[in-house]
Amino acid sequence: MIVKALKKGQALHTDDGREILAPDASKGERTRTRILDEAAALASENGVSAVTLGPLAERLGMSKSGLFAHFKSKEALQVEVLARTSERFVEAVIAPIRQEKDRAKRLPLFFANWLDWIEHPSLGSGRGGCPILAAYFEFDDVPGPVREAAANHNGQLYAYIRRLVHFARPDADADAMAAAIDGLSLSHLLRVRLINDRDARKHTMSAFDALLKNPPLQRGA
Amino acid sequence: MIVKALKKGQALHTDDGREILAPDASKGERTRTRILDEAAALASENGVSAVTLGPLAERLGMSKSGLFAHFKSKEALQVEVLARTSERFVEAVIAPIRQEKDRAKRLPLFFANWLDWIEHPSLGSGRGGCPILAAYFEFDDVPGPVREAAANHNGQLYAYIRRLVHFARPDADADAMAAAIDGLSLSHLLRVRLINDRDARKHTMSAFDALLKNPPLQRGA
DNA sequence: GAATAAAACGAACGGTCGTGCTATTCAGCG
DNA sequence: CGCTGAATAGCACGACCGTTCGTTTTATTC
Repeated sequence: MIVKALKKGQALHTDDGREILAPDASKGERTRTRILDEAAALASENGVSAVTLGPLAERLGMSKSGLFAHFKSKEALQVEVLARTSERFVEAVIAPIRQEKDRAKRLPLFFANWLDWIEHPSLGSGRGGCPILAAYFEFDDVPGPVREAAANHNGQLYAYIRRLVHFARPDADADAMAAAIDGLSLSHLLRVRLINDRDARKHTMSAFDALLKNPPLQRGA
Repeated sequence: MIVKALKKGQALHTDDGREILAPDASKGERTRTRILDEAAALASENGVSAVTLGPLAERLGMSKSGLFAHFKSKEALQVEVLARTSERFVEAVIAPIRQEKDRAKRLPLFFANWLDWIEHPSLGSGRGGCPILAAYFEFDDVPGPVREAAANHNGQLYAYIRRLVHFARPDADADAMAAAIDGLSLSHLLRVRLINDRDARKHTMSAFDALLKNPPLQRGA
């Protein structure tokens, strides 16, 4: 959950940290949001490192310098793109499953939503692939704030998955299970976006079902 | 492989066009190989798209243009880096397991070698992460020859994994199983390189063992 | 309305990128 | 040795990068 500093009391926040623009937000805040949305779309199509000032400014119909003035640096922009995408991920994938009161049933719901998110990026990750997953591999060896943001997001996601596993299968090795589930989503993304496998979802779900039925157990087998 | 007769100092070519270095290759061929090795190391550290002429030339102690003359374009260079890394992958991960005559036992050997390759990139993928895996996510939405090369490699790897699965567990859904195994390696890479989890291997192996013991079955459970 | 602050612009910078050209050096041959 | 072609260097180009700065336009407030 990312808590942002309030500026002049313009932006409102929900209890889980998401930002909602006040109807009378200042012009700066409004265009800032527009920039972030377009930047997220760009990141989705060509990766986070493709979020560059020039093309982004052209898409927005504004000048490079006018755009740049909203952020202290390009890296800060990229970090905020990740944060915004993360908010949308929570909104599209995690929030809906809270309606299921039986916590044991939440893991499959979460996974299905995640696959939807990966397959249909219009849910919030843009026209291309999920920028966060892309950022993991783009920045895993590139030190800097973007890498830290990506690592932090990944760590939080793991913790969340482990919690879901604990409710679904308390007897399972939650760490191993989280690794397998995270891996399935990564592999799913590649089969959908890279090799264009029409049966990707069938195979992914088959593996997931088997995993849930016979998970890795605690204390080694 | 059909080996043509050759003039001394010239490169050998297989019938599919790939290049094999003769022991007394010409100077051009030798530096070309040196370039590819250094480029692979660079790709490993910062991603395939970070294979740029300037820094690469400096590492090699030669001029940008002298380097460039060996390839028709930067993209051609990047494709060849992928091809070379792929050769090393076969050499380090796939070739050794052929010594195991019981084909049913080859899958676990393959997977262990793969994890070694990911964890210990000095095996051939450079100082950083495996360039091929990185390229998957870097280029999954960027059309061009690099993307095609990556997709092709991924497809071949999947076919190979499916074959290993067939020998190890003929009753398993090979497609689902391959997806799970590929995913485990991707997730492993992230935990090792991004979030620096010291117990990554333990969790990955725990999931793999469970998967092998209770794989997704054909025709849906 | 005027006054003031915020936002956006345009031009320019130093830098790096990929890629051509031409000249030079060098390896391998008779 | 000298010859010849391959290998490499030097240089320049246009494009794009992130960033800065001074100016101008637009919002907001009185």
